[in-house]
Amino acid sequence: MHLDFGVTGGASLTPMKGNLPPATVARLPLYLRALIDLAAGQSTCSSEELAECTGVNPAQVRKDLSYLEAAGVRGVGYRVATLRDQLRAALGLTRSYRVAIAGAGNLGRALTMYPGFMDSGFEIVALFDVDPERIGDEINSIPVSPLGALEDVVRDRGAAIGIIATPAEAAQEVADRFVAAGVQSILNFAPAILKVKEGVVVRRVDLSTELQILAYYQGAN
Amino acid sequence: MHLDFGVTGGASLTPMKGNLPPATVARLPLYLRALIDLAAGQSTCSSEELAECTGVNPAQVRKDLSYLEAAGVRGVGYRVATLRDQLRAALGLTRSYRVAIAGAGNLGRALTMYPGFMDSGFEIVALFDVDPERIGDEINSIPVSPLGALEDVVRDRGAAIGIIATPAEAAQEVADRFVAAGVQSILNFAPAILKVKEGVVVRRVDLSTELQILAYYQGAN
DNA sequence: TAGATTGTTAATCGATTAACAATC
DNA sequence: TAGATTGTTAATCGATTAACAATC
Repeated sequence: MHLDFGVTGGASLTPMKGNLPPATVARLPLYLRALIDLAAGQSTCSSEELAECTGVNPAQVRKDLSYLEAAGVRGVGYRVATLRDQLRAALGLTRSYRVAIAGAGNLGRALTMYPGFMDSGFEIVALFDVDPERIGDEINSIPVSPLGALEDVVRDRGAAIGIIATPAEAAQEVADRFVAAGVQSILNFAPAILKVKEGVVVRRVDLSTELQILAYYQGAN
Repeated sequence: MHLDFGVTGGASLTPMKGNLPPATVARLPLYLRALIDLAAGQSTCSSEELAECTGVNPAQVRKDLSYLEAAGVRGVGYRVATLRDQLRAALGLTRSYRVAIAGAGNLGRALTMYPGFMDSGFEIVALFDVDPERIGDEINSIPVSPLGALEDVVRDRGAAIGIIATPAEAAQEVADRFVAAGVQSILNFAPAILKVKEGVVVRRVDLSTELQILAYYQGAN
């Protein structure tokens, strides 16, 4: 929404194929998932089919995919395996990412055990909490470390992504410390707007906000 | 992204002040939260301040708020309490909503206990799972009901909103049954695209996708 | 009155999509 | 060749934002 999209100053290392429009980036994971589902059944698929299973307009699908190295064959469609690999490459999913989670409450623990993360190459390597009762617990064989040790542990385990699942009050401090420890991207579940230095990308997932938006469309009746 | 924004056919009951642009609707909860935080400290606040604490451009703030009944006073700003109430009214948060959750795994349980929901007037009234081991458990004093009883329980407890926290395979069936039971809005955490009849609003929260988007901006390096 | 800040206009920018030529 | 489907253009639509008159 109000992200600084990385690009710090002039000539920065931009992702593979030059910069993709943000709206396109947000759809690539949808296509990727659809292709993984399709992979077993067919070797080729059309923009029409991809549109069908992602809920995106077919012209949109073609436009999005045209930003990648030409992946389609006119009259035939896209090769499922090839396109899948190109999408992975474009998203930077050819390597794995180590992830640290701050907050070992219900949400933090659920995220630690979330199977979808591992499936797409994200490995949870650290979990933090302030509560002495929780420190030392093992969630999914990740021990809960004290928040005081955040910088050391994050650096030690080489986490590149931080997830904030703390109360709102703690979110900014945790973010600052994640960044100080070298984290480059943050996924923030706390209902707070974070200020971070340029070059650090923040995405916010606000669960209450999602329900409030649904409430609006329910029509206040 | 690809939502049917409700409006079924011609003359439907639209929310209060005519239809707001979707992008505006998505920001109203941000302003609301900022105002609630501000409420203790000051009785009035400027678009500049609201911009500051939501990360939105000040002109955007004014434009968004101008869709509401005129809330601001030139030269002074917005009355915090008044604007807060107007935002609540616009979002349909003057009443509470009953919510059913399908899937009592880690995520479903975390959502059931998520404090932010109750705070904004959403009450979890039912929780479902297929696993006989889980059925009968109480999470936050909500008993886990068998998925087979979904329609009956949803109707019985008057849930208007359904949350899907099941595996992707089960998501469409659960959605169909939620809708059959009268649910009008669905928040879908399963990595699946749901097909629902017009008039039912679906929002998707895809946790893996969020990380994949971060991976992209990390620059694949 | 002077200062502040809204509400609104108009320009700009980015995203979406229909249509179709290119081409397998 | 005929049929299919991409890649791309151009039109449209919606969202953002600077600027400023209105006005408290």
